Amino acid sequence: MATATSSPYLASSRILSSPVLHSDRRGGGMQSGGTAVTTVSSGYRGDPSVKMVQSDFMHGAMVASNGGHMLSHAHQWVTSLPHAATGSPWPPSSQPQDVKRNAGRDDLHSGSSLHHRSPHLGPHQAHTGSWGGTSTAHISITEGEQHHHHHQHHHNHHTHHHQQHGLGHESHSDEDTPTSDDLEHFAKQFKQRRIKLGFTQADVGLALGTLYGNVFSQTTICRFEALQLSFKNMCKLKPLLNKWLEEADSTTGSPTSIDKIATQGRKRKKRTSIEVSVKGALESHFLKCPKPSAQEINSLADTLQLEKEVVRVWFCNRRQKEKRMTPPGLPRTPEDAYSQVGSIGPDTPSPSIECKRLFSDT
DNA sequence: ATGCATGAGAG
DNA sequence: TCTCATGCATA
Repeated sequence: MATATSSPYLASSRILSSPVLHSDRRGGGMQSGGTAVTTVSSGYRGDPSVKMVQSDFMHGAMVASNGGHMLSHAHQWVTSLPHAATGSPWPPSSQPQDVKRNAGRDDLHSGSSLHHRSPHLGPHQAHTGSWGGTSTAHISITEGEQHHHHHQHHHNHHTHHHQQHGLGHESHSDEDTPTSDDLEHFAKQFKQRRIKLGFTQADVGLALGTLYGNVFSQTTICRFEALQLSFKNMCKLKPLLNKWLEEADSTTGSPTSIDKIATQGRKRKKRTSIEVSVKGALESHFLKCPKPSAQEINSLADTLQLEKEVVRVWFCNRRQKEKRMTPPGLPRTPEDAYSQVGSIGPDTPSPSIECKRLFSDT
């Protein structure tokens, strides 16, 4: 039971059906009470030799950075795919480690299309965000906290909110390192405008591609709006999105453009579904030790009947989650947040002790 | 909207 | 190895 997690993810069975073939998920209830099930699903939308419609932007991106690279390390699940421009076409800056600045070029794109489909044109949005707005916990981060050269933790001191600019009182729309407040405000504004204009998060992601050559997925846009990215990442994306806003705003009236870039190829490992109980166990262990050693991971994996890799990745993702700007739920009032410091937080105090097996609950 | 995953880069 | 940026696939 639950042996599916250790099975080799074969990259065979090429389903060369119609280009619109989608995954045929068939793991709806075959959970044998084990630990996790890896839903067998692999999509193949079209042939690997399909057209690359992203002509213009991709062109610019290519010539601007790399001359096009292929995946030279096709792993097991990754079918070689000349991934268009989803790589990292950033020219000579934007080196993840410093929030200095980035994206300061507008060479490509001279009136090119920026938006894509806009099927809905009505404000159908309901909630304005998870954290209620400016009245919730503010996380003020300054640029002076994340320029390490070995570790780049940005401490989110939410215990005090301050406003520091030296440029008057503007809060956003510029390129200097914004404050958390700026980001929050901008994100909110952005979402609102985006919706008003009738664009989806995915649309924006694609538009960024046509504008800068950096394509982003719906996920990233979503996370930006929800401020679920790291501060640094938020800072990096903000200028781009800001630019898009301007463009989208000025282009009001001529949204007609081509679109439909087929995102094909890509065969990755199927997402492992971890049982709730197992998740709970992982959670418990995480609280005790957010950074388990390889051996600890092995033990855990064995206990929980999961792949070591799955466990490892789970912890990685969990840690990342802790580092996000906004806590996933923010289920408490900002006042309660103050009484929480010391136990949990965006920057856990890291007991710096070796992790031991301290079971408590499962 | 989010969970699990990939991969590049630092060390 | 880990972190970190990012996204496919999914609920």
